[in-house]
Amino acid sequence: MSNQTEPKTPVKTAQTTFRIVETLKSHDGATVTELADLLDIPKSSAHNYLRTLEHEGYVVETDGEYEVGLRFLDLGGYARSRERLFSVATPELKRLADATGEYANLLVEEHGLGVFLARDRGDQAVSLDSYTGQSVRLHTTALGKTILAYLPRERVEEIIDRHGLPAKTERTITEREELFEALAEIRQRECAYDREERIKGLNCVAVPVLSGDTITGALSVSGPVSRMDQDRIDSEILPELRRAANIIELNQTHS
Amino acid sequence: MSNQTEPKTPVKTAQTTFRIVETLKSHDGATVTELADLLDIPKSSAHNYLRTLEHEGYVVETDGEYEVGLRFLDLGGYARSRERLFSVATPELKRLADATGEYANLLVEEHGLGVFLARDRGDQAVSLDSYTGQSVRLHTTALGKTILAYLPRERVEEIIDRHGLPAKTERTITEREELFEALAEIRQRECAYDREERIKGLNCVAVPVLSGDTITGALSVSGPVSRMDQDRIDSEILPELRRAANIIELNQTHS
DNA sequence: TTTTTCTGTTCGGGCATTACGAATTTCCGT
DNA sequence: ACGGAAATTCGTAATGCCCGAACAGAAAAA
Repeated sequence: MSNQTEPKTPVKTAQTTFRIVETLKSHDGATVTELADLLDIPKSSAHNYLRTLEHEGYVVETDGEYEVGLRFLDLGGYARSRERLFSVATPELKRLADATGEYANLLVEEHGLGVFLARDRGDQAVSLDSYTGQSVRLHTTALGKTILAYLPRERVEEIIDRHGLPAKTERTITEREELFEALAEIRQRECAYDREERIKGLNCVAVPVLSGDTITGALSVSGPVSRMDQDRIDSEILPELRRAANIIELNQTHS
Repeated sequence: MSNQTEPKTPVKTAQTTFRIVETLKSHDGATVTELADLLDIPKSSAHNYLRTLEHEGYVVETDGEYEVGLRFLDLGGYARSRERLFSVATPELKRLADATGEYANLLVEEHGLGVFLARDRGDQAVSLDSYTGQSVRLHTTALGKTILAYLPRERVEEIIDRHGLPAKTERTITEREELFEALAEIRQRECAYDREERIKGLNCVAVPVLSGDTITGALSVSGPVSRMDQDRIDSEILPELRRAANIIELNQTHS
């Protein structure tokens, strides 16, 4: 089952290449010396990497500041387009967003992390700081916990071993057993809540998207606490979510 | 003006790293030996690169087949979210798609290539093979030609020198002078057409999005030839496009 | 202006690391 | 169980990175 074995002879230069790009991302751009300081490498090395990345088109430079380039969106968009779930879910996300006026989100798992595969913004939705494609820890969101809930237990253990249970806010679940209890509850309820666990003032409800008995993703609606009360969730949001998940599940398998 | 100078000492390993990922993309995945054959490198090298890329999370492996991973969508989505144009244009794209029922697209330029920054699919739209983030040659699309039309001539010359004018279909403009004539016409008309120049059976109309007198992107509606006749374009599509472009231009500068 | 102090860039030598071919193991299908 | 092809490991050779130092160029201070 594709054991992610440590490479015996890793290509270190490739690793540092991505370390550099990731640093540019986490610091919203950097100059040559800034990057050299951040990664504790000689300026000349930083210079060489940035210049080659720029030349290859993966990094853009505007008077000294280097930034992550849109070229990555080509690779990422391609990867996304290969996901069957993406094409069948997109129209349903749009319908969900239109029906609720809030954000509708789709998350999938890769390498033990959650990836926002797509989203659609309803006309009432308040703008979020998160973006399509963003990768998040699975245990920190309703979407992610939904996915974990439907994965085999040993897989979940693997993921925890690999990525740990770092806290995002003070309400994040950080204990192994506590998490498994939460997952059992989600399985039983067939939906997950996120009450300001990831972002202050934001509530979220998520349902699984299954293919047979294996989970392929999770669907959610998220909005400000003021509009996302339990009553509205039960009477409006959840039925819409379940309907959408059903349609996606059907279209997913049926060719 | 950020001259893209050749790096004096390019990091070759970083270059081959991206060559590998791009090859995975253009061949829709590959095994170790396939990749080794494609790039004419030893199997062991191909193996080392693929394993490290897999371990870093940028490539996924499913029984022997390696593919471009969704991790790139994180970087790409981040890069996109930094573009102010993206956030102000997204609601207008949605409105355009709803109003026309067709695909509404937004293209920007980076490194002399066009990047589909966003798109929205109307309910009548036929599914396209292209995807969000896809990078295209500017001279092969109505969107790209619109951008070229509003760039300073020397910049266009630079871009042609760098990327050439390769033909995509038999109707692609491949002659320098022919292109400049087309661009003049686009400036005069303030819109560009694409009549099956990129994809058979698909028509497209594009208008510029300006900020002062510099172009920041181009907006288009595309649909099947059968529905995209001149009459509908003039009476319905173009007015909608112009309205959307105007709103975007206003919101872009204002704060 | 001159001086100072940054940052970006170039250069060259030492050595870590990648490239490479062959050997080995694993995984198929037969 | 066997044969073939693919993946993986191993060891060696030399390429290509690492790194400090020197240089240039621009902005800030004097």
